[in-house]
Amino acid sequence: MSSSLYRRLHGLFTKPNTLTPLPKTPKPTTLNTLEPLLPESSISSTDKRLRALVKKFKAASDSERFRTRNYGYEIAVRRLAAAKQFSYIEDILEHQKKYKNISNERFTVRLMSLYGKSGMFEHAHKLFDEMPQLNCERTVMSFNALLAACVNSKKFDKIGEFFRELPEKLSIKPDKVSYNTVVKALCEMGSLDSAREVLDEMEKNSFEPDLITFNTLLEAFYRNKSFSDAEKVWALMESKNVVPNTRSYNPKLRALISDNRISEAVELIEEMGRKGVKPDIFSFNALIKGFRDDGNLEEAKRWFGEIVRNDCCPDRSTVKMLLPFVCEKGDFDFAFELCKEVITRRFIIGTATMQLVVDGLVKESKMEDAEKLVELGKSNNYFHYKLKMAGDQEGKSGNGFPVDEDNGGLVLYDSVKEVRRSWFYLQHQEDTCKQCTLVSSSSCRNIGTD
DNA sequence: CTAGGGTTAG
Repeated sequence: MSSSLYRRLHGLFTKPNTLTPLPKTPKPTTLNTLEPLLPESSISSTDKRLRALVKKFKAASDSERFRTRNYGYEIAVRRLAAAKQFSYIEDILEHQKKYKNISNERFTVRLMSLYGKSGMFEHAHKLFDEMPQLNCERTVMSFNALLAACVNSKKFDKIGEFFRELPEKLSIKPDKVSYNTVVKALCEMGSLDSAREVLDEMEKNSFEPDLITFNTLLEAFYRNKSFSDAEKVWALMESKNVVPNTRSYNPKLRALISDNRISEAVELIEEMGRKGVKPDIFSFNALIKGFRDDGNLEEAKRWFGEIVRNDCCPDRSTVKMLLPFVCEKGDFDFAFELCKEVITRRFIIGTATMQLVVDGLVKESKMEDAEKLVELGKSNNYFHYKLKMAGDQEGKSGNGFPVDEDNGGLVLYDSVKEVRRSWFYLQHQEDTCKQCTLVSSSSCRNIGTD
């Protein structure tokens, strides 16, 4: 990287930024043990479940096969991070050092990435520093993982420093991924012009910007509703023969929608079709949001239909937008069908929204459907609804019961398998619908319309 | 190791 970019980065990265600080994360310690923080009696049931997860996770780590799959790590760490249980994350990740995989750079980089995504930058950094003594080779891959950890933990000021010092110190040459990560960092900081200038630096260093570089910039400009700047980036991308994909179009769709330009968004999604760029669930959700905000029930439902027609899967966002909306519009037949679909696939709908549908069906004298829905909700294997029919006595309906309590949440594995077998999988080959995997993996939990 | 909206446990 040229010295001019060093200077620019340095200047940018040392300016105080206005981002709100993340919650405090613990400093790394050398302890691998997890001491109880509270007396047993005052430990909440949530915490009990998380402790069970930690225990189960460490036991599962003994399995070679478990360690090769990042998926279980992602799920567990995401849950712990959501609960702000950073010491638990430290516990399960530091535990991984006892396995021989730790001298494999890919494995260690995965752990750094998990720390980064949890906002635990210090831990990621410490792990990077420890790599030599863990007998783990450090290439540009781990350098990039460190940069990514900065971005994910919003420690933007560190990036300039690392870029200035580490390559020389460790004889590592930054590559295209390194530059793309810098672009992302500048975008997240709101320094969009500087982000675009990195393109020139890349070319000076003989790196051609790729689809990720351009999509990162497009996303930032469109989010900012800087349409004319975004169009310039788009033109540059095409002049470099980089072919736009779905993720180039989606930010533009969202920008048009949030600018109340629905018909232009519809035109754009049609253009995607003509150019052979397949719209995905993000594209359809953007349009559905537009029509929902416009109060247009028919169009919202029509685009829901397009999801299935285009071999796509609705996701939690789709349901969350549509269900309350169609209830408000009084279309309880549609609401009923949607609920039924969602529940039988073991997705969860918020109880309040379910109640909304049940009440609506009752009000329309569709008692049979209402009862069917209540039964469906109650018979759901993983969760329980407290749904009431008119005339039910208070408290008569079931109480919630937790996800397989002995299994510390690793039950997600099983439910993912279940979901994979169902939902729109009935219509698709498993391997060809990666998107469905993503949907199902994150939707075993509450689809959250309450 | 790099690009996704708006949220995510009782």
